[in-house]
Amino acid sequence: MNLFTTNNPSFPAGLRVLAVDHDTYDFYTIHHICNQLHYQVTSCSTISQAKQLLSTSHFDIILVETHIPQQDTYAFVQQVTSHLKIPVIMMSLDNRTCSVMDSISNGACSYWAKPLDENLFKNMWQHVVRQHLVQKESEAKGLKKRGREHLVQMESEAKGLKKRGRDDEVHVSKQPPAKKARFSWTDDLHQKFVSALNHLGIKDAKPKKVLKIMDCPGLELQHVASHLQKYKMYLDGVIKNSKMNKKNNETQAQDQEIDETEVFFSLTDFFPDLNDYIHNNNYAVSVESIDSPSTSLPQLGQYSMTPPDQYDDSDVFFNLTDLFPNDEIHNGMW
DNA sequence: TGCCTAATAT
DNA sequence: CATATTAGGC
Repeated sequence: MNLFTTNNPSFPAGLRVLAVDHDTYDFYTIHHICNQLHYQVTSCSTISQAKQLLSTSHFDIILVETHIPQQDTYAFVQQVTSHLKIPVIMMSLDNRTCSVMDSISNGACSYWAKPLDENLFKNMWQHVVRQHLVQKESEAKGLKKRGREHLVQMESEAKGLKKRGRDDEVHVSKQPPAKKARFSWTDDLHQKFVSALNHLGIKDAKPKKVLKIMDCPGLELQHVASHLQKYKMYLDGVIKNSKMNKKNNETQAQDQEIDETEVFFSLTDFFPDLNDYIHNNNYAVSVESIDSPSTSLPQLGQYSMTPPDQYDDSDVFFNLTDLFPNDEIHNGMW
């Protein structure tokens, strides 16, 4: 739907309207006015028909008669506004405060008192645009759900206090539309993440520090915290696997006790830019080779932390104590 | 409080 | 499974 994202010269002509109303006369009025304004209007008289239409076609906005016999229009409105994020205007001859309130509180963005007037239709597209803006903004800003709800609530309270003469001024947008888009760790971001860990050292890699070092716009503490949690679990898995592997390799008599400090593993699992790290820290490196690390570490790649095909014969294996001489690796997962 | 992390939810 | 959110400790 690019009607509202491009500079459509005939905007808002072409607005796709779905009208749900059982009254024949109102049908006629709606069609007449919409045609005049060059809107694209579809109509039906029951909720189930409306749902059917919604499942097959796209609409920018929906008009719903509040009181359709045998139909729970409020439930429908609630469903549409919260799930499909399409603005809904409810309308009726009945313009009692309680009806308006019911409509609004079930998600309608406006309430039109019948008989319908063409003027009501002229600016109805504002609700479509507004919906888009709100959605885009909350995605971009990544507002917290609570904050948004609070804001919306305050907004509606404020509006409720105002005296309004025109129906169309009522637009309380409820239903925090737009959940924040799911964050995705790209390879690039993960690289930065790993670099930050290298810089800090696993021990001191706290979410806030990592976040600061990465310094990526949009990246939030929670993201880092969550990723760090996963990463540590991943590392934990790597160590365990290596430990088992080592143990198995020690075959016979000696397979009794394997000291934690004797655990061998591929440091490149931890630090892709290991060489820099070693160089910068003047570590003396002793090397031991292991056959086919990719087979011995079957879990790798499962979390797309380090693609398995990244392993080759040049992989180096270290004794943990070489890197952390001060017995920092005991206890817990390290 | 803010930050951290384990646990749980989506 | 990957990421988000919660809960509770410090």
